[in-house]
Amino acid sequence: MSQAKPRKRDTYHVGNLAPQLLAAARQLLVEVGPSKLSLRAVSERVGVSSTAAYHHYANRSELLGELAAQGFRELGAALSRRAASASAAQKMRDGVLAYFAFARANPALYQLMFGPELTPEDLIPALLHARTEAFGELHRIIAEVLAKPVDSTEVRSAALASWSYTHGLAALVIHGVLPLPTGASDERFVEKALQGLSRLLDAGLRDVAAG
Amino acid sequence: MSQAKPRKRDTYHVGNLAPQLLAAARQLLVEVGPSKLSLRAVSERVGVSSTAAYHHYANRSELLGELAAQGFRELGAALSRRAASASAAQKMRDGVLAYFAFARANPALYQLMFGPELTPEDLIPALLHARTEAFGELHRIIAEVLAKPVDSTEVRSAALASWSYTHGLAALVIHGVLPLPTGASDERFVEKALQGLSRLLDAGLRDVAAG
DNA sequence: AGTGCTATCTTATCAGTGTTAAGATTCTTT
DNA sequence: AAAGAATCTTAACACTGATAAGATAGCACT
Repeated sequence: MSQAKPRKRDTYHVGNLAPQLLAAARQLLVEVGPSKLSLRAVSERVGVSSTAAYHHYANRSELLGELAAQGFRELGAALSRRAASASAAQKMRDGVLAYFAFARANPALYQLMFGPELTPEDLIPALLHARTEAFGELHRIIAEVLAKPVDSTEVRSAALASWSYTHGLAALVIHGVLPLPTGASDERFVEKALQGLSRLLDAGLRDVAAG
Repeated sequence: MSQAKPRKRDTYHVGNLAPQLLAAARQLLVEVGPSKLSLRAVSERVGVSSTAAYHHYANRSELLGELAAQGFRELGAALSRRAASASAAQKMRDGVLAYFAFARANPALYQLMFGPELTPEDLIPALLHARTEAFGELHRIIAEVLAKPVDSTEVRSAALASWSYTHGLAALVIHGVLPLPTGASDERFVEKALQGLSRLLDAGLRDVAAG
């Protein structure tokens, strides 16, 4: 037998580049943010020439799209990892907290997933699929909470509303608009935000919704 | 007296460049999006050399920041332009609709205001001031709705919650995640979303908030 | 074994970007 | 009219995404 693996002709190619590029891109994403992520920096980190990536991804957008898809898969997984909580309130609380925790733990990735860096034309099928899956997971949670079929209009509109609320909360915190009080835990923050929402409903928002 | 205005030495400077650059930037913003807005394109549109802008704005970020500040001023103005509605529900409805309408009418600007293109270091004082003002307007609305002092903790947490919800709704629609049903008006859409929220609260979210 | 094909990776190379430096022009003040 | 400051220009640099053409490696087939 020859050498186990005739690695590294000194300078030249590596092997399974695609995943390595993705991993490096993910690192750089958290380091420099979604808008300043360059293919060249990714390639250099892997130790490969500037244009090698183009044999695995059509362009920069496609790499970013794959990264975002990965994010949606992880978000979906985080949402599905829910305990069989007893009360509807508990289920709801767990879901919102899981979503919020993901966004807080991966702010740059979250911004990529929902930000303007990826234009509608850049949305590759893998991304759309993963996003639909994650949203489906959210539907399932709401269906449990409401104790209604997942495809009912009630569940759909409730899922839309809760997604909007949670996304808004996460996005504003990540962007730095809402300063997370130092020392306060995420749980406490989310609960306070939910209280505010409840208070609002008591004050007459319900009439709007009913009308 | 000489000529009224010795304009345009054929090729050379113009006069009050700063506002013209801002206006051109705003046009280009809606044409190419926040991430692909280039200073060179802005300069070319005004008919001035590529580097002229640097005598009025420190860098690209500062121009974008000024643009975002302009956006926050307009948003604040839109929110303040509210009728003396009778019921709390009506006030709330008007506020949410005004916010949503602004975001829908200026999607690219809205993405710039809340997106990752402007990093926290780029936030010039004018932007922060305008943003605080806009948020203050929102506080005033909520204070009316709740009939409580603007600086009460109730108003603060309710404002946070309602801003999160409305921002989330607008952001998801602009990003294309939530497909606005064709033919449906924005009013109808917002009302449906509010219904979903109400339904959710009925199902036990209130317990979470109360806990 | 060798031969050729294909995928992969490389080195030019181009157009476009933000930004700085240095020179040209106009405005303003005296 | 002259001096100085403000404004605008051209020139240049480093960096970016992207394409084209050549080099290398792995693989299939004889």
